[in-house]
Amino acid sequence: MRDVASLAGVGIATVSRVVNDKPGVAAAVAERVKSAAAQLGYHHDLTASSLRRADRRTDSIGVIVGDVANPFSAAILRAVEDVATRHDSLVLIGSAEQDAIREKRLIRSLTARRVDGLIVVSDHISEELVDARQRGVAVVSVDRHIEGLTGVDSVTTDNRRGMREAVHHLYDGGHRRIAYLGDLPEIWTAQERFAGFVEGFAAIGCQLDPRLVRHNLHSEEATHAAVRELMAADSPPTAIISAQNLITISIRRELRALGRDSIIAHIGFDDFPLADLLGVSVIAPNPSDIGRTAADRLFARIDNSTEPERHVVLPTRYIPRGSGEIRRRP
Amino acid sequence: MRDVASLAGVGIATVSRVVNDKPGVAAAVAERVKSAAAQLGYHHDLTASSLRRADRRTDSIGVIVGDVANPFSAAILRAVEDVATRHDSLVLIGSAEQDAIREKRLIRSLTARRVDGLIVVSDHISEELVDARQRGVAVVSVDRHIEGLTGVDSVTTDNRRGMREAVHHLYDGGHRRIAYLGDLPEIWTAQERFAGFVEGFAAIGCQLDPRLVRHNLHSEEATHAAVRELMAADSPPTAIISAQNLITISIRRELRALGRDSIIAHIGFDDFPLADLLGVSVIAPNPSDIGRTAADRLFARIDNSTEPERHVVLPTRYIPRGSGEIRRRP
DNA sequence: CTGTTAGCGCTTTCAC
DNA sequence: GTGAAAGCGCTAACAG
Repeated sequence: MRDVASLAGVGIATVSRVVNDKPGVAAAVAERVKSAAAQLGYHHDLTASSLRRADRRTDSIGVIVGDVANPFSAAILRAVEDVATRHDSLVLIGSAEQDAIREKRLIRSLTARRVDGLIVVSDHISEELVDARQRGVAVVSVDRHIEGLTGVDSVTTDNRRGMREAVHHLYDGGHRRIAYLGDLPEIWTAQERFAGFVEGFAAIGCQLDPRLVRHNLHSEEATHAAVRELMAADSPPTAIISAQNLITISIRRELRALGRDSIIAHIGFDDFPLADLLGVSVIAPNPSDIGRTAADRLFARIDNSTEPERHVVLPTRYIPRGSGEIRRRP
Repeated sequence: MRDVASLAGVGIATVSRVVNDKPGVAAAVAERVKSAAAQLGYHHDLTASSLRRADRRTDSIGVIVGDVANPFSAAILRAVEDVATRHDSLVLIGSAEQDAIREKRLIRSLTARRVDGLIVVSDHISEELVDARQRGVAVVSVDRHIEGLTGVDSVTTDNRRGMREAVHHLYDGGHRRIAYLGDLPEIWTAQERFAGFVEGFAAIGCQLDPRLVRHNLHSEEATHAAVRELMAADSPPTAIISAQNLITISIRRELRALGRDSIIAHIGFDDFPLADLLGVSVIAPNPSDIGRTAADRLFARIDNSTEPERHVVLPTRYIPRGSGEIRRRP
């Protein structure tokens, strides 16, 4: 930078002004600086810039999800990226794998690199997150609502309502014995979805058979086993509701293997690519909407930290594709 | 940091040593510094650190893909992230959308933030990339080989071989009229795969009917139209090879719509989630392997920039699932 | 073992 | 309009 300044015959401050497109530089001088920069192959160093700048912004944000390779997370990520690009910001990613230790490490790692904001899919209040907030990092919680975390916006889906609707839909199809297959109960969305399931049963005035409820299905094998057990029971369910996309898929595999895929009604929470081709009915949140909304909120906060805390709840949409429309056999 | 130093009654350099776990500090002093840091809520600023450090490393890398939401890209991303984590590095992402302008912007944006290395899925030599190399940023080209780009490692799959095998396989199933549906011919992988298709035909001593070859299928509609046209022709193909995952999926949809999905043989390039449930045979590269290998090479280069240039070619695997095993009707 | 000093590349006063 | 100087938070070199 000093070299550019001396080659252009100007002061170092003027180079800075030109590089940042700031007003107050004669056009001719700006031109001279630009050509000097090009000649010397000069490149602006944003890290040094943000160190000295009054606002201390790095124009980068961090996104922590469960797994970037999960299609739901990937869709959120992409939507966030698009918003970030519009704000000239870059996106740093991290997969926390539902692991509190990894998550803490990631938060520390990201804040140490001075990201302007953080979008987090998490279930619990970690010290480091509160810390980050206090140090002025904007935070938006996505897809999960964290009780008791102040100064943090959240963007979630209406899990309960979506689930209640699914129960109603199966009830209308004649089903009374409806199984529930869900994820780890620590996960907030899993809790909400199960609560919605219970509420749905209460609303239709039906007795919920606890033997048809399975939690903790965090692997393909566990889900397969659960389906096999349910189907082998004395009075098996006539319909299944699954509370997460991976579980839904595992169920499809197992039902197919058992030759029951066209007999048992099935509705899954979360849409997924190719669900249309497989004919799987789903309760679909909109990950792009979620990501976009979250990123919008984040940048609003970054630009104006006095915004009041806000919690956006986005609706789900039921998409009938066949599996949820299988009626109970008379 | 100065505050921590004075509270602990030590010099600022000692704080730095403690924070970086450097040797040469008495245990008692280190303890004092740590508690002072905790008391003041001190946090290490990695951006300032890397500005001053001798190696100038930021412990962050950039990954530029077509679209982070594409399952193939997402899998690569995840593999890269895992390797990066082992190297205490963070991952910055960008979706270039096959757009040279966006790609250039991303490269500039990333290098301006001083990433240590760049993993890029790109088809052409952009000035910015060469520039980045010259300024000492390590670069690995992934899934594409860029002709004439020096000092850049590459990790690709054996597209030609995979494609030749697919042609052979269909030939063995009795097929002679095999259609090819491919992506934009600018894309290197599309070129290679088509070349493999042609080679396969040459090897089996068969005449390739140019009317059965369609390029430029970069949207769902274009692919649907191509399938409809091919099927409506006087002598339609008895088998189809598609050169990319999205095209494969579009073909499945259209074949299903036409009621031909169990009659026409079909092999797709690239595996995709749920291909097993749909019974789609594929030529499968391994995106996790690709990502991991690329990241390994990148960090090897970052740690030792004198490494000779290397080009790794990974094999594909044919996965029979039914659609590729449909024999020609007698 | 520890402290002092210089300076990474940049932006921001504040004078001119 | 422009330049000189100070300093963002940190590490490296050297002296003690």
